[in-house]
Amino acid sequence: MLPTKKTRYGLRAMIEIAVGSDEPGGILQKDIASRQKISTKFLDHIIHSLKTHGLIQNYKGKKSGYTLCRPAAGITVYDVVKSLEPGIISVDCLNNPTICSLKDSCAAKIFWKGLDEKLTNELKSVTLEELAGTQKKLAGRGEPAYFI
Amino acid sequence: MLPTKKTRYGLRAMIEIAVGSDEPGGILQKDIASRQKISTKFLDHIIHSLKTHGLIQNYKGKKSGYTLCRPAAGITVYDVVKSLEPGIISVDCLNNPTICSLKDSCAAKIFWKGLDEKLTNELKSVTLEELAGTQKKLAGRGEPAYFI
DNA sequence: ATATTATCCTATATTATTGGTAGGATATAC
DNA sequence: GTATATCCTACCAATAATATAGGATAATAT
Repeated sequence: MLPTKKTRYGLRAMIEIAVGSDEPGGILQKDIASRQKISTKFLDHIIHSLKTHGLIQNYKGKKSGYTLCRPAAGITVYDVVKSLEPGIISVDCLNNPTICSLKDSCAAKIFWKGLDEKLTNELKSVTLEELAGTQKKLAGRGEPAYFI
Repeated sequence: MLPTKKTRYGLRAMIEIAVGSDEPGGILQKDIASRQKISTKFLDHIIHSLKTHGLIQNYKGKKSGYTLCRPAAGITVYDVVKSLEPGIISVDCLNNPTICSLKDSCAAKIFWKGLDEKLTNELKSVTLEELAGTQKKLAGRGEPAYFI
């Protein structure tokens, strides 16, 4: 019952991009990697998924930073998770009814289904705008800012 | 972000035991295995964990069925999950602050922390009594009952 | 134009976790 | 005593997560 590293790195990358969305050329993949201390090569996969799922965009070639495809307020954590993992609560019998002979007379199944819905709603209720806002505040106090 | 098979089987086993809690000698491990279609040997581990964590009890030897250690209303899904998995939302940096140099200036960390709490509360809000009740209803209609 | 830089993309290796089996020890019912 | 069922440790197999390699592609700088 845990988000994978891919998801966790992906969320941090998205926050990074959202925070820097005012910068003209967008955020470079390699800058995300160095700031967030993620291997560039591993981040490669994550960025690729996020892009394929229509969350971020860029131009090709040199100096090609990433920007969000739509305003941060319109992107939720759910969107990010869904881009990087197959499902939220991935219990096979929910999507594939033939897999279990107990069918609908299974209280556990009903429970997992409900939990999946609740967790989905929870993830959908948090936007990148909020997270980016939090991130900006955190960067402000405490440790010194990025650029001195 | 998925419960393991161990957790899923474990929850079904617990429901099975809760439903049959009125039977005098408790529920035999091998009966759980056959009804829920789980390998006896695999169920062995699950039962063992549930017992170690003080959720179920039995006598040793022949004809030693399992019963709940406390009333079904006092056991939640959280208890079951915790017995079979290390955590709910297992994000390392939450429990081990030294693991990540970003420390507290990480909006993602705050998000995961909040999600962990919400999911924990959600799991704690569902008791075995409810699930067993649902299970009994489901067994009633639809398919024929167990014993004819 | 050419060299440089950075992403794009596929394949593959490594590691960790999950899922499952084996086999004997132990305790009790009969 | 024998049969039955759990107890318990060790181990194996399968799968998924994590990470790296290496070349292709495209745009910029000079």
